Amino acid sequence: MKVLNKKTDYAVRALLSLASSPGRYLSAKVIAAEQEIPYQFLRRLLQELIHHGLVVSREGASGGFMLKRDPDGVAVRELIEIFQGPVQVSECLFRKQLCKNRARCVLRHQILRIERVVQNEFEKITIGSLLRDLEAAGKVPQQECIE
Amino acid sequence: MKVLNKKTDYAVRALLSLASSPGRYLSAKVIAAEQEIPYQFLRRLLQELIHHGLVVSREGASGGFMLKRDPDGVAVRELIEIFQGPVQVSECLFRKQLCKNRARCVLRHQILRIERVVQNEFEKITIGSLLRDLEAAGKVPQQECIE
DNA sequence: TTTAAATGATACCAATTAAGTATCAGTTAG
DNA sequence: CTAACTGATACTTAATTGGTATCATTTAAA
Ligand code: FES
Ligand code: FES
Repeated sequence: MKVLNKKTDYAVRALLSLASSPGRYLSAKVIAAEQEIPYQFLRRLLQELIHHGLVVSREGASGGFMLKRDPDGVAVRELIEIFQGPVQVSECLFRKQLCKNRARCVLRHQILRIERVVQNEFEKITIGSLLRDLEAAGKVPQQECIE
Repeated sequence: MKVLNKKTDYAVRALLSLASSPGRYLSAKVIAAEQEIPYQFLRRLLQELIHHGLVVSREGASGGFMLKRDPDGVAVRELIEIFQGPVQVSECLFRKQLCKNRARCVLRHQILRIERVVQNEFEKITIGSLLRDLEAAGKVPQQECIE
């Protein structure tokens, strides 16, 4: 069970780049290099972020992208919703109807609880909080992999 | 973000069928009808459950499948692991190496925590517990959809 | 005013995974 | 003997994921 896909992963990292250069426009090229994200893939992704009101852009030479909102207001949960759809357990064919299939329904009941737990956890992680973690970690150069 | 895929979903329901007929062999045909699961798909799935020691079978006429273990000992988490692989966040290219990409690593750190939370929740839900929920719910016939 | 460096918007492609189907061989109760 | 099963495996189809390419438009700066 994979939780985050590449798009969400890349989006988090791109937003971390933007958040660490507040008030400046970073080009897709620069972000791609900084975070090792495939250029064209990143550009599409940034467009989606614009459409969802998370970043703004400036066209033309020396243009680029800038974080629109407060980094602490951008939760990973929102990014998951944008790039992977709403956190749901398994689509239920009987929504809004009578339960033909009570067994599945019972499972759903349990699982809606877990959905809320997961959403809650991802709500707590924001670009702002990650950036702070990053800065704290930065004090120890060349750190080992945590796992 | 979809948590459970069809296979896991079907497996849970098939096991609920088996658990509610303890000591008897149910044929794939019967289970498929009872739970509205595609017959051949179900059969493959049952084989996997046999290989993982959750179910035993009897061949030949009036053969079928029977739950091998205590329903309370079969957690949904185990089913997720069987049919969707271990709960993981996003495969990390830098495992067991030095962190070239500290940003992603910081996210991983947070997310490994969430993994544990999720696993814990799914560990608590077992075929046995679901069956009891089901029986409790059964007292109210034709109940409405919970969501 | 020309040009190079950007974004905006799409269309396309390849690989992988998920979901479902089909077939044939072997087993067993009746 | 035979009908009803499981065991094993191969196949097909659809959807998703990850990535690439292209062309038009905008803009700062030489
Ligand atoms: S059957 Fe799906 S929620 Fe009731
Ligand atoms: S970069 Fe993945 S754990 Fe360190």
